[in-house]
Amino acid sequence: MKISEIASKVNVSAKTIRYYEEVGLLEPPLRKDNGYRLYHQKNVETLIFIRRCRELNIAISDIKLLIDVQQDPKASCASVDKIIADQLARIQQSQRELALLEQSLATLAVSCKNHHVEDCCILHQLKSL
Amino acid sequence: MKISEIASKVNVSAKTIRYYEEVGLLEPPLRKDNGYRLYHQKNVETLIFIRRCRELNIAISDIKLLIDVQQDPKASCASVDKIIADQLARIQQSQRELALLEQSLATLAVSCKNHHVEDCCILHQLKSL
DNA sequence: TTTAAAGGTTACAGCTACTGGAAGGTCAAT
DNA sequence: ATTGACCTTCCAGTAGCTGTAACCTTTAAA
Repeated sequence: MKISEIASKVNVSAKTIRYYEEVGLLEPPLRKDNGYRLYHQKNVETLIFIRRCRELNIAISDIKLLIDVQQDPKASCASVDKIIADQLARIQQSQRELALLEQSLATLAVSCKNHHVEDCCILHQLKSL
Repeated sequence: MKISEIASKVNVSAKTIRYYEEVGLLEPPLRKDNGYRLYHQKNVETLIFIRRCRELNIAISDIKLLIDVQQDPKASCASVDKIIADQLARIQQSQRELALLEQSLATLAVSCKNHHVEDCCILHQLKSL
């Protein structure tokens, strides 16, 4: 199938698919005589795998590792466990940071009932906090 | 004062200060005969303001607006209110997204008790979910 | 048969907010 | 005179795409 066909199948833009190939996430596919990329069912599965990982915000470099480790079915899956655990930890860290941010912004946001820059409580706080 | 002096005063790298100047967030300062940037107390205050905004994750384009609006003390501070409210909304949206992400990752992370790639529950779920 | 639309190709630039590094000028102390 | 710390500019890199340009191929309509 051609690139736009697989693109609509896995719900990713053709541009993105070419990008995944460029960064080594996707094997360079065969080409037709005219130079067009030619994809197969296996590529669909890989792309769906990649998209699921990306939806979990897993970095492309980690997705590469997840794909590589699958080359050897007998290999330990410890690295897989670690990638997911680390990703979870990162997300939780981001959550903590966002919670702090939200607190600060929420406090700031309710503080201004004035209408002019010169006595705007928000600006005042941003300057003197 | 020279760039590294103001940099350590406001706890920002000299590199970042030059960057803020380049993107129009900071007025180009006077130069000494040797070409060195020469900063004043006013610049310290502006930089602290900028850093506080950045700590709230406010985009540089929005910080520009916040700085510009302060040119006219009689101007309405509605745009200030809006920038902060929008920022708060963005943060809250990110929080909702991260909460979903965390759920998915947490489920995934506890699911694997096996040790080989061929029957790794995590990989299995990532492929078939 | 010409032509126009739709899709393919590559290559380069842009997004955000910095950061790193190279190459070279300046300054203060030894 | 030289060393080391600091300053300057400019270019490239980060993550994960996305937009655009210039060009080629295929397919369908006029």
